[in-house]
Amino acid sequence: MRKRSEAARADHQQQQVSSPTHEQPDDRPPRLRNVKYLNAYYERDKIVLVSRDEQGKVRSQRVRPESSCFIRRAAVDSDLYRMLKGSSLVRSLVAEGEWLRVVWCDRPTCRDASLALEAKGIPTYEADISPIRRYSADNRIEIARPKRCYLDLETDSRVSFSKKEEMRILIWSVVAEDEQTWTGVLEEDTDAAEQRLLMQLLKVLDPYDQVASWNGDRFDFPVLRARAKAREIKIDLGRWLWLDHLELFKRMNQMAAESGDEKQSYALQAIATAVVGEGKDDVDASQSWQMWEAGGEKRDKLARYCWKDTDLMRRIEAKTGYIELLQTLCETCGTFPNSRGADPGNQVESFLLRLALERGEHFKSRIDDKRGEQYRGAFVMEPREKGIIRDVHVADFSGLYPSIILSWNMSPETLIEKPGPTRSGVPDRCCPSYLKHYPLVYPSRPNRVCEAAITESWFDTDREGLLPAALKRMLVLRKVWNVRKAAVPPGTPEWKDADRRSTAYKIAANSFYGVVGSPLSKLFDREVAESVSQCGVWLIKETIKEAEAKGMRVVYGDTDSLFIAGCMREEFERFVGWCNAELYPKLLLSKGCVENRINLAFEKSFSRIVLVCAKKYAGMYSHYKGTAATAESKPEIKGLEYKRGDSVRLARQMQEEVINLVIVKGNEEQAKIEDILSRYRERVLEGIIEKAEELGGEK
DNA sequence: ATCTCTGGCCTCCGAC
DNA sequence: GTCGGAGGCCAG
Repeated sequence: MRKRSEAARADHQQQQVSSPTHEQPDDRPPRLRNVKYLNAYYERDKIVLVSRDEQGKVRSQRVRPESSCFIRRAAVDSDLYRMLKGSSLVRSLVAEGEWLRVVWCDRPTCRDASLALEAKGIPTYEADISPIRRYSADNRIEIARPKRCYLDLETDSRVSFSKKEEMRILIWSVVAEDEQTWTGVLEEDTDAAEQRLLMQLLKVLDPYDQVASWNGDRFDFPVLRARAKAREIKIDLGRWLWLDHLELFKRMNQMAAESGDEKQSYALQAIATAVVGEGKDDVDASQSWQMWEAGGEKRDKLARYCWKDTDLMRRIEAKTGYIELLQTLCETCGTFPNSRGADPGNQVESFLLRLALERGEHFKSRIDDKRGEQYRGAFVMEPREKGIIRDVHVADFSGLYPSIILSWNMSPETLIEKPGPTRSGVPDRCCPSYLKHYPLVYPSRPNRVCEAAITESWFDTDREGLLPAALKRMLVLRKVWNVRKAAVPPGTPEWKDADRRSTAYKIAANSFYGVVGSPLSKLFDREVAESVSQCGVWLIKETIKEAEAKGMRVVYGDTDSLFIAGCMREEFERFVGWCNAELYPKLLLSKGCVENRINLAFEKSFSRIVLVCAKKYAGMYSHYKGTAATAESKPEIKGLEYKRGDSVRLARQMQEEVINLVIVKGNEEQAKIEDILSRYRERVLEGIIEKAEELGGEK
């Protein structure tokens, strides 16, 4: 693929073509060198940018929010230009390369005007970008490392959350990363005492930039906002980066959780038990009011409980490093490390906006609701064989969707509008009846265009797409940190840092596809997303065909994987090698792809496996990536009740026992299996189960 | 304010 | 009793 010329870069230098109707955009201060920003938030009609000076003192800059859109200069005739220039709704017009930046007086106007332009057939770009995102992309804002603390509140247990405006805060606790701790306790049940309590809290929070709370988005943060408002506290809470530690934990832990037991509850105590081995506290938070009211020892106990919960978050972070991982993602993408910055949609949008700007490109505006039909997704094979299958080899495509996006150069702006079929050279949709006897002729793929399988969409291969460029950048960074990781001693802080960064880039790369497929995203493109998934369907089906032609039994497959029986390990290895060396290059060439990033990998073999139905199986490895399994090796269990947090605990335990007997030990004696089953049957029928706890699962 | 996607199994519950 | 829609949770 061709590299973009340096000219495009130079072209991007801004040039003022007309003096703005009202004033120079003088509140764009010259960008401060080497300043990294902690946060940006709206305050009335300004954006406040937060940073710290060399002494660590917080400084705030105020800039005017810009609501702008871009139009291709080629699409602007002199009438339109005069109209824009004369409009009192337009604050300024700036030529940037082949683009015209139209700065509107406010956001609603920007939206309405862009809709009106679109209605006139003039496409607008980035009309929907928020002023903070606009500013931080235009000025290439760098993300600072915030000073972090953890916060937990205890509130009046007699009041429900829906009445949080009337929910008195009884105790707060703050823990910093260096284990420094503060706790505030309400002195008496009066508004004045609560106001003092909140003022103390804000004073303690003052040196910190990021506040993490377990379930903070749903509880602590709204409560704090509501009570600060009720007590008429004037301090702007927008200054802090509010981060819901629970939501972040869920997002990052989704992949890691082992069994259903671990997913039962995301209550702080449960997670703490699993992650840092902390036992349950005997305080009942639903009695917080009574404990506070009792005063003395009981009140102290509640305060201790509050502090302990706060400190658990610090310890969970010390163990998992998820907030640090978020920091890396945010620094790369240009989002702030609060709850919003943890959303992949925001990360990808922010990253691509900056990349596009560098390349002198812009996204299409998304001002109307484009939701509609679901698009087609992956191929899932019904398991072909029942019972225990021996010696099953598994291959999977490494990073299938990213590799497809790269190989087909898929991106919303490389998508080419495909002409419809013709009859005798006339487009079929306006074909007169006397030509109807001519056969339908479908357009053939031109040069420098590749065609997606199944959707048959066309993509320009001549200029590198934004999405592939972004992916490449992430993958290069990932490689850099993997090399670094391999060069330092395992387990050291340097190693952990490299590992975290490498993981962050992988997470970012994998989220691109999902974001393009999300109707809520500004980068949504159904045709691109469907082309990605359908190329995956095509590749796996072609591979299955070839394997079967070579006499192998394909017993199962899901999205990017193939489970194959009836061949020796070496034979399968040769097959995988052949697919990579010959099959995929041939297939991709036939579609006009310029690059081939498709790679099948021999991942593992199962000595025994049971496929229950699609997405449910249990198997025992004989090797994983060439490393032989040992006596300690655990089985791989997918989708079964054992893995589900909503199943009955007794069923999970029984399933575990049967899997250990049949799959792990390889003991298929009917009598032994029946032993287990009848034992559980007895327990249920004889009514030995007394505690609901033994069942679990039901919420 | 909130938001990555689709495919699939399973339970629950109401309509017939 | 059977069917289908809704919703939960999981695979990838």
